[in-house]
Amino acid sequence: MTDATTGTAALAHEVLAAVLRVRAGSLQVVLWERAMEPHAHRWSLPGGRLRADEDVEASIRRQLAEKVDVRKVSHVEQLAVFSAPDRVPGPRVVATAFLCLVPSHLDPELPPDTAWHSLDALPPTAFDHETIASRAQSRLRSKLSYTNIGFALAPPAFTISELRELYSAALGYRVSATNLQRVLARRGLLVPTGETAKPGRAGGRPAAQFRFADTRMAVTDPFAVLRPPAGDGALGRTN
Amino acid sequence: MTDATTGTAALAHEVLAAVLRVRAGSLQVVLWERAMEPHAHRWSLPGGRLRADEDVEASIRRQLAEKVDVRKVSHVEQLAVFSAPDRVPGPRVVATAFLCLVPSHLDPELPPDTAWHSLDALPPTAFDHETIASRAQSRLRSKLSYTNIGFALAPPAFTISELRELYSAALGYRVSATNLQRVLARRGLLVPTGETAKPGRAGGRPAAQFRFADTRMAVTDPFAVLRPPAGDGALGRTN
DNA sequence: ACAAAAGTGTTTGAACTACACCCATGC
DNA sequence: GCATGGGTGTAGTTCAAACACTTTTGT
Repeated sequence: MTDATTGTAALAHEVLAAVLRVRAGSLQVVLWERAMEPHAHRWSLPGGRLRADEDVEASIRRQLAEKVDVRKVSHVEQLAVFSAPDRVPGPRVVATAFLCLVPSHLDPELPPDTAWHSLDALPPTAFDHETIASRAQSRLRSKLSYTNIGFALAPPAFTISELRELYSAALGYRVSATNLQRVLARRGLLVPTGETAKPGRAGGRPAAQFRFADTRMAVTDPFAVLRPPAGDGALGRTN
Repeated sequence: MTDATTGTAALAHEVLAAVLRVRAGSLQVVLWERAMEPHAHRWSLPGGRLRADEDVEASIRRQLAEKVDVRKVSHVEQLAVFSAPDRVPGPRVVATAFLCLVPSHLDPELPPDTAWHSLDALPPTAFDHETIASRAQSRLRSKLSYTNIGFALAPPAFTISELRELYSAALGYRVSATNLQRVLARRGLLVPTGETAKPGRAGGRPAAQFRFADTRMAVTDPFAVLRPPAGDGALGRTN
């Protein structure tokens, strides 16, 4: 298989998905337990071989369909390529990893060997899948701050308290409902539905419900610094 | 080659580099002119096949060595995978693209078929290489704002004016030297060398020289919003 | 009335932009 | 002197965190 004159090889390519959601106050990822060697009884990210007629994104969507209902996946984005020659035993396989998100109100049926696991307490994982899951977590955390990606974790309508729980779980620290409300409102991401949620058994003011204005990811805080000058300024004299 | 039962194939993998630098007020990329079909006389990004014993980053560094002196490349980072089945004619090739940067004071020798081209005025490009170059440009522009990646464009020592030219060219709009100075100083990225540059023929106060404190990329503006609460606050009550 | 939860008003502070002004050099 | 470019002082704005306080419900 290896061409001795160049050292190049026709190698296999797989796609892997870190499918994340928030449930019970923690960030979870879909893993399946390997029945066979290599790495039997260790847990893997869903995925599989890239086919000849599909690009990597089409592939990950097809592969996911075998584990979870793809219609329940609210966001898919490329993470990175993992290509260490020995990342899996046997013939070489290069992997393209994806970050996928499932809204918290959906609970897609999973095959019997497959389950959600908290990212804080992963079971023994196969190959480099723990690294990939951890990269997915980092990516999500970053994007919560400067994009509208919260829409992909949230149900179609939610109260600010519910949204706060989602953000807190995903970020790993307590988020203030007050400030979360204002940041998202200032950016025009929240639309009131007009409905209100019923108070719990202990009473309390009914919470207003909101939805996200957009359901496609967009950068909402594009320039932290070094913004373009106010008056356009393509060539404006400065300082 | 194709396995009829699964549709999977052992396919080729290439790595491609968008090597960028700033010169003469514009952002440039290294391209080589294809002599042979396919896409003869169109311009390509440097790169080549992934070998069996290297990961994609090792591969891009090796491939680059054939075009530019790798020691002159100050930063290398993965961009994305490009995998459309028809992205190149003939047998399928999946590509991992990289963003690479060369400091402005270096002028590596290039082979005769290879040259720097301004990203604002690219010649006819081969395959999907224009898309890749454009993604590299976007990535660089974003990272200039929230990381110290400027070090990879700048010479070892520079005046604020010189640095301003680099940032302006890379970002595509005029940056204020005053504010650039303060933003970078506030973040602790600039170290005065003690030296000063000589004024030009028209006079003017001699400019102080600086260097970047770090020569590895680091995120300097980690959270735009939704920072963790001040007193750690892993579980602090908020709101 | 009281507790609980939601939501608003307001203060404080940090970070960045803009612009005026001062400094050091060549001619 | 005065033009030229470098550098600092400082006001003004925006944005977000913190926290006090009001609102609306259940018991």
